[in-house]
Amino acid sequence: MNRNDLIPIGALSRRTGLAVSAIRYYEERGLITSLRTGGNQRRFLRSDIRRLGFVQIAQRLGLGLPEIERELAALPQGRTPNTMDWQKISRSLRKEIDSRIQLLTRTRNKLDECIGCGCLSLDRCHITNKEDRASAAGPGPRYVLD
Amino acid sequence: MNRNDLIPIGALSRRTGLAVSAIRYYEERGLITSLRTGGNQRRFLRSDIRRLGFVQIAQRLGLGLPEIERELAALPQGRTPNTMDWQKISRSLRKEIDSRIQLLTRTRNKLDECIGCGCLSLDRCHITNKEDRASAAGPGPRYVLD
DNA sequence: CGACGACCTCAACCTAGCTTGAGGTTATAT
DNA sequence: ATATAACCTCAAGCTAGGTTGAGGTCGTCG
Repeated sequence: MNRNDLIPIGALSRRTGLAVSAIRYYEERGLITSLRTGGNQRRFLRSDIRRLGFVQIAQRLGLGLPEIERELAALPQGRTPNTMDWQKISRSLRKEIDSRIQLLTRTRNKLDECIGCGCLSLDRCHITNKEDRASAAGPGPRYVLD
Repeated sequence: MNRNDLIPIGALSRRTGLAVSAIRYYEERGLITSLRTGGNQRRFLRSDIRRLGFVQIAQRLGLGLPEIERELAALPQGRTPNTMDWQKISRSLRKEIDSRIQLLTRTRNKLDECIGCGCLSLDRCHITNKEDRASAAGPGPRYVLD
């Protein structure tokens, strides 16, 4: 962990594609932490690039920042995460994707029945029942259907 | 279309499960229209129950209100939509679901490669590239992962 | 005909996830 | 030594999709 492992926020921004303001916001929300220079400027670890990579992927899957924070909590504290750590946490994401696909598939099947009857009626049609709610999901408004 | 086909907003609310305020909001946004009594109260057509049913399903699939409005525009104007009309518009939703499943499947495959290499790095890993953006999607914040 | 629930409008507020701007400081290249 | 790019904080603003509340009217049942 020499001096070169510490990067300023602008560099992190370029490496992740995230806006500087977004990174500061994530820090405020506790998704990421930083050290400070004598002059009060943030310095991040290189491994935070990967951490923010994870954040972005998880967001695209529709996880909210609190959920993402919970996932990230599985990473080791005090030590830079290694390949194994990342594999573990990635598998957790994979499960998330799987369950989303399942929900969508179920919704599609139900919709097919409804196309058959042409109904779409809330009384008779089961498609609008609660169990399907999670097939929606998504991050902030600005990400809807890019 | 006799007098009984016109229902007040509270009844529509009960039939759809939507809040009265939400229905008024949808009307304001142009997703639905109403007639008025002499005393300025809204009266809706019974077929609006189905229309709002469609809105709810589409929302759960992550469509935003503008997109939903565009879909609804495919319904006949001036005439109460019949079974065929609803079948047609439902099939459009089905396509939407299909493409979402495809995107998720692609994302999962890529993630699998990344689990293999343990990377999650934005530089080397293709998982964060633009084409995957739409796998996110979702309605307002309050619907994230119910 | 009076009570009372259902309805009306309009403005303000809410959450998530940020961005923007003002006003000021730090780090670095020359 | 200085220019200037990058950084800092804090408050306010934005979008989506609504909800909440105040203050007032309608419609219908007994």
